[in-house]
Amino acid sequence: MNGAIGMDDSEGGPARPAEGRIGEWPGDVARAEALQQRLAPLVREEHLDADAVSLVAGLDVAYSADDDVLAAAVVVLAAPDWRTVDSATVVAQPRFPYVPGLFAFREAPPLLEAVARLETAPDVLVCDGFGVAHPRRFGLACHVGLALDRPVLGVGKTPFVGSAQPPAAERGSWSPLVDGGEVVGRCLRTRAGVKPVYVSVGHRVDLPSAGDLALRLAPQYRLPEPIRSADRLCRERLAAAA
DNA sequence: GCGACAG
DNA sequence: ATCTTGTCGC
Repeated sequence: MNGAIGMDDSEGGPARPAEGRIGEWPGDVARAEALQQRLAPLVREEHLDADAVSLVAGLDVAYSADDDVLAAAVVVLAAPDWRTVDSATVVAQPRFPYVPGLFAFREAPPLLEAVARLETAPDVLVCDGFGVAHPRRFGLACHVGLALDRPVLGVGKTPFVGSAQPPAAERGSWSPLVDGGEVVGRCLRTRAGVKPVYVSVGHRVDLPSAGDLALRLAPQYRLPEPIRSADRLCRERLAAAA
């Protein structure tokens, strides 16, 4: 691995300008991090009535064992029973290796392409990963949120940054996820006695709204239904591609 | 300096 | 993320 990690067209040709469009690889790690720092202040937190939401999209990506192929999936579910009403998938090659903190540069491009193929516009999108619970306060859910200018939240299975007290055992209890003295997310128990999930703001939603919606989206299982559906679909799509 | 580190 | 079966419990 070298400075221009994983870049195919960085050998030989003239250096590409680092224009910084969301969804494009900025050229190297330093530029990618600088882009996140520059975009982080653009994240907006707005109240969203979780009970009024009717169309929610879940986003996820699956990889082949050798990391040569990926399948991105978006599934749109409708309230109140979260039935699938639309979906789209994209099969592609990973353009960048997994680097903690730069996860979005790997997953956002194929996910955004899949979203573009939907016929149904969701009210909110849920990413498998984090939003502002990120070293530079700009995780995958923020990348997707700013790119689409839509409400987006992130739900992760393990904490990335910060720490939280274990929430009480009953479903619905939560504790703040704190990093560097800042509340960057919510540690939320979606199932009694089961390991909690970590919810954070992506864009155009505030943390209480994101927490409420995440809980409403997970009436039965630990993970929100949109993420479960997207996870299932991208695995199926990957298997079909291979 | 060392370890940890979303998926 | 992915490699992987059965098993215990509600």
